[in-house]
Amino acid sequence: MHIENFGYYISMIHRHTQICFEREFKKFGFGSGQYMFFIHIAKNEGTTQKYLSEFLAIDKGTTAKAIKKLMHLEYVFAVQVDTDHRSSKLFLTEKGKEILPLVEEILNATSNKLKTEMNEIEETNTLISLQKMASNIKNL
Amino acid sequence: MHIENFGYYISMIHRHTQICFEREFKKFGFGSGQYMFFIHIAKNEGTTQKYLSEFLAIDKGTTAKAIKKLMHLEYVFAVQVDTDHRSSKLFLTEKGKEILPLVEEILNATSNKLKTEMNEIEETNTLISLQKMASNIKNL
DNA sequence: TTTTAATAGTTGCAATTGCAACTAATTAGT
DNA sequence: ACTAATTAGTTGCAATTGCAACTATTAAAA
Repeated sequence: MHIENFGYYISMIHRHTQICFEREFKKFGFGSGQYMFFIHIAKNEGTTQKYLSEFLAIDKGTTAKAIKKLMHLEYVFAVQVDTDHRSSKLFLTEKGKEILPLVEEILNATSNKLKTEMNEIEETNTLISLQKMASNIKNL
Repeated sequence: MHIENFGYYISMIHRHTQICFEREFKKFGFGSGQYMFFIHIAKNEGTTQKYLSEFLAIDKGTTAKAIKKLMHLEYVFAVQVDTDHRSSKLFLTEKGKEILPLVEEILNATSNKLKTEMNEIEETNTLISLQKMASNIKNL
């Protein structure tokens, strides 16, 4: 049976996590497709779409649309780079900073839900394995 | 940093796995959205859309569309259940059975790619953790 | 310096997915 | 037996995502 297949579980976890986020982030006007960008901008003020795409290993078109939405919602704003007019530095607005702790709380709650029934050792090992798998599949 | 967040890796692994499958399954005329159903029908001949949706923890509308596509491609056919005209039992066609080993090979290759640099103990532990997380997030 | 490459972002398209509203068939309740 | 409720599956809609083609800007090569 393919129950031994990692992909089966990865896909299931991913889909249900997205469903949770979709439900939880609705109150801020955005969905599961934006929170990663929001958090990364919060933790790396001044980052660009290029860096976001690289760091999240996500298509640049997808990034462009997510940022567009976050800017339209006024959680993020962009400042054109003086020395290169192709790219802009991204920052959270005041409105964005206000919801940041709430967004983080949702992320933590979901993360904790995932970790239910895991001790610290298992948690650490799982993280290591996930990192390994992510790097294995990215460089394909 | 949210690098310690499982979701970040889960999402990345999932997306890149889907990209692989999209590329590999193109030769059979289907994409990343059908293989799970195809495999589950192969291993459980006579299953129904209801069971598929439950087992894969996937929306029944999504299931309906995937099965429609697999039937249109003539990899799968449906036989109406005598005692309940609402549901149909699903089977692989001859054409479906022919590509089954090739599909399994692609799944195995991708699975092995994910497992690169993992020993057997780590592999087992990862599977257990994934199962745990899947069950944690499903019952939410 | 002028032409060619590469880079950052944008946009349109198609596929996947979940949700909600729907149909048709079956079961339960009265 | 008849009505109400449940169940299996279908369909339309919107959101996310990757891809390819595109623009505009910068860097490299001639």
